[in-house]
Amino acid sequence: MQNRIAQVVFPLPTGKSFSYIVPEGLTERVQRGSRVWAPLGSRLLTGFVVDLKQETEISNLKQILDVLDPYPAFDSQMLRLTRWVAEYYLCSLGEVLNSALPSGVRFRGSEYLILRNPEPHHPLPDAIKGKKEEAVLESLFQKGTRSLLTLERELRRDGLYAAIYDLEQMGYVAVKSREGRLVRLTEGDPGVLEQQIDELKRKAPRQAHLLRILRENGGQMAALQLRKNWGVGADVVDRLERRGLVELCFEEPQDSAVNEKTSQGIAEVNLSPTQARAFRQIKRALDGGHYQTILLQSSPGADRTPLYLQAISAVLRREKGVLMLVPEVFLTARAFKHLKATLGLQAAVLHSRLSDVERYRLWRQVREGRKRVVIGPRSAVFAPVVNLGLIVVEEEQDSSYKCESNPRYHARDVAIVRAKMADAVVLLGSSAPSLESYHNASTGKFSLCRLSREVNNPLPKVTIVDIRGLRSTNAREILSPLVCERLKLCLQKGKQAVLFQNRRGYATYIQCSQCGFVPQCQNCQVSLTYHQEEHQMVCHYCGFRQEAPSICPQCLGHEWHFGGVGTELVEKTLRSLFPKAKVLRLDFDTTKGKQSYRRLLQFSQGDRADILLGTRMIAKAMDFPRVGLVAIVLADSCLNLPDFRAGEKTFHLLTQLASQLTEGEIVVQTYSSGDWTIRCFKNFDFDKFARRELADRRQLNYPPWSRLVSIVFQGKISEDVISIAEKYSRLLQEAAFETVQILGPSEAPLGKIKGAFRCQILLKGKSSKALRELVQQCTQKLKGKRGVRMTIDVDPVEMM
DNA sequence: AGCACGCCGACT
DNA sequence: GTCGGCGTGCTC
Ligand SMILES: [Zn+2]
Ligand SMILES: [Zn+2]
Repeated sequence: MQNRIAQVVFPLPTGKSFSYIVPEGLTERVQRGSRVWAPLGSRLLTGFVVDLKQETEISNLKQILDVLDPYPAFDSQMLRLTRWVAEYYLCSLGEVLNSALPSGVRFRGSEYLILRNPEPHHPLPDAIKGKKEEAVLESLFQKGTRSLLTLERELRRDGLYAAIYDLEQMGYVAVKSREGRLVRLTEGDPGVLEQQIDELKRKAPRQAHLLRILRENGGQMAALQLRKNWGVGADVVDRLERRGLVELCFEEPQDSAVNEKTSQGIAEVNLSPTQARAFRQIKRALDGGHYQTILLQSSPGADRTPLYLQAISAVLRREKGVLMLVPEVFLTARAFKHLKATLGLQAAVLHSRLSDVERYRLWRQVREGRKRVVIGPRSAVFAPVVNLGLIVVEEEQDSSYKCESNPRYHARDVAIVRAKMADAVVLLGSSAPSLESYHNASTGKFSLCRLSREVNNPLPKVTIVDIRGLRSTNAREILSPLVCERLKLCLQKGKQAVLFQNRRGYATYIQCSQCGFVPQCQNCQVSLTYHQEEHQMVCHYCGFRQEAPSICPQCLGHEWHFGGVGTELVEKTLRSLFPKAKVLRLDFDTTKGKQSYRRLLQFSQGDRADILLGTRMIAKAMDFPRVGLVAIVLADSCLNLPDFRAGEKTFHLLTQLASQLTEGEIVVQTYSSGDWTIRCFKNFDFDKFARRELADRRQLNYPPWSRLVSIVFQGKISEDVISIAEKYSRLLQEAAFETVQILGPSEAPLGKIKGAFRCQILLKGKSSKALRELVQQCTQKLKGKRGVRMTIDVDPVEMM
C-alpha cells in the first residue's frame, strides 16, 4: 500500500498541519521534506510535507497540486532540527521551514528546459504516461527549448514541475540555467553583421554591444561569461534571440569553481607553538567523532583564525562538511579569503545579498554535497551541509546571532542542537564570551580551550579617563586632554586612530534654553536626534525626520542647548583639533540597505584614513594593521543601558575594540571609572569580571541562572494593548507555578515606537521547558483583539 | 496569515 | 433596506 496522504505545514502562524491526497503522478516525488504547492481555503500556497500516511479520518481532502523541487528540500535531520526550533522558540514549523530555505526561492524563472533528444517522437514513447508529461514534450517539440516561466504560462501549473522532474529523470529533457546558454551569432557575413549592428546602435545599444563582443570573440560565448566579463545580462541575450540575430544552444555547464579539491589535497596550516597547544584539544574532540562544544576563549588580539582553518582542514580530510558562522554578512568575505588563501578552498557563501539565482545555485550545490564548506551569517545555520562534522561560530557573543523577527532563534544555540543531532563538533570563538557560554563551560556542558597571545605580542595598554571634572568645566569639551595628546602622538607616528561613540548624529536631543522644550518624535516616545549635516531632526527608531527648528515652537525662543554627544559632533571636534588629518566616519548600526553595505566594505578596506570614527559597527568592521590608538568617547552610553546585560555588552565591546590593536593604547573615557566592568577591563581580566557578574546575576536570578521569555503586546490604541496584556497576565497567574516569576505587564522600555504602544511581560523561571509550556497554554486561551499584536521571545537578547 | 461569515449601527 | 465596520473561527 502506498502512502497516499501527505501531512503539509504552511508558513502560517498556525501550528496545524493539513492532510492532502497525493495524486497518482506525484507519489514517487512527494516525500517527507518536499516543498509542495497546495490549495488552502481560497488560496494556493507553498507548503512542506512533514509526514506521509496511508490513511486519515479527515474527509473532503484536497489534492497536492505540484512538487517544487526534484528532491526534498529538507532531509530528516533538518526536519528534526527545524521542529526543535519551532517548539523551542514557540512558532510554527511552517514558519521555521520557510525561513530555513534560501529566501525568495522563485529561482525557477531563470531556468530553461531543453529536449535531450531533439528528434520529435511520434507516437510518444511508452514510458511517457502522464498527460502533463505529454504536454511538456509537445511544447518542446515545437521549439527545442522553453523557459520554465513560459511553460508555467503555457500549461497549467498543477503537476508541471513533477512532470518536468520525471522527464528529466527519464533522460528526455534537461533543466539548464539561463546563464549556461551558449550564445552564437547567426550571421556569418561580416558586412551583413556590420549593418545589423548599425541598425541596432541607436535603438538598442546594449544589443549592438553584445553583437560586437561576439564578433570580436570568435562568434560565440557562454551567457555566464557575457555577464561576468562584459556585464551583458541575460535579458539582452533574450531580446537578440527574439530578433533572430543570435542563436542559443545548451552545453553541459562547465562550472570549474564547483569542483572542490579532493580531501587529500587539502593543505595544513602552520601553527605557532601557542596555537598548536590549543589545537591539540580541538583535535581530540574532532578525533573522537562525537558531539562536543568547545568554547575557544582567546586573549584579546590572539588570532583564532589559524585554529579554525586547521580544524576545518582536519574535518574535510575526514570527508565531512563544515559550517562557519560569522556575525555580519560583510564578514563572510574575510572568512572566504582565508579559506581560499590557506586551504585553497572555494567555500559556498550563503547570505541574503546574493541574487535569487546565485543563492539557489549555491544552496543546491551544498544540498547535493558538491560544496562541503559553507560560510554565512545566522541564517546559514540552516544550510543543508551534508555529513556535518564541524560548526564554527565566530564571535559567539555577538547579538547578531539572535534573530529579532519570527522565528526568533539564536543561531549559536541552533548550531549546538544541530551539532548534537549530527554528532558534530562546535567551536565557539570569542575573547569575551557570552556569560551563557562561559557558564556552560564552567559547568562542563562545554569544554573550555584557551588561546593566549603570542609571547612577543604584549597586551595593549588600557587607560581609563574619568571625565566627571572635565564635563563640568567645559560642556563643549568632548575629548579629554589625554585623548587629544595621544591622538596627536598617534598621528605623528603615522598610525591610525579609532574613535568609538555609540550615538549617531550631532546631538541626541536639543532643548530650548528658555522653556526647556525638547522636540520628540510624533510616533515614538523618544527625543529626536539632531543631525547637523542634513540640518534635520531624526528619529532613530522609526526614521521620522523634520527640519531642525530654529525657533522654539513653544515659547518662540531661539537658543538651543545641544545634549548628548553624537558622532557628528565628535567628527567636528576632531576636524578642528586636527585639520590636516583625514577623518572617516561610519555611523549606522544596521547593514541593511545597499548604500550602507557598500560604505562598510569601503570602510573596512580603505585604510587610508588617519582617524576612523564610528558606532558599534566599526568594532566589527575594521581589520587594519596600522591602528595605534583606540579611544572610547563615552563608555557610559553602553554601560548605562536599561539591560541586565549592559556590563557584559560593554565588556564585549571594549574587548572587540581592543582586539584591533596590534600594539598601542586603548583609552576609555567614562563618568564611572569605579565601575566593576571598567576596572576589570583595565586588566583585560574577563574571568574576574565574569565571576562577579555571574554572582550578581545569581543573586537577582537572571540568566544564565534562570531562563527568560519576553512577551510584548503592541498596538496603536494604548488602552487595548494594556487590557490584553493584563488579561494575559491574569491567565499566566492562574496557570503559573511557584518557580515562575511574572514581571509586568509594564510599559516596555521606550513605550511607544513607530506609533505603536508596547507593553511587556517578562517571565523568569528555572526551566525553559516549563516556561514555554506555560506560555503556550496561556496563548491558546487568550482571545486577542484586532490591532494588538503579541510577540513571544524565548531567551530574549535585546530587552527593548 | 488571509479570508469568509455573521452581526450590528448608520446612511442612501 | 444595504453598506461596511469589525469580531470569530477555519483553512485538509
Ligand atoms: Zn522654548
Ligand atoms: Zn519615531
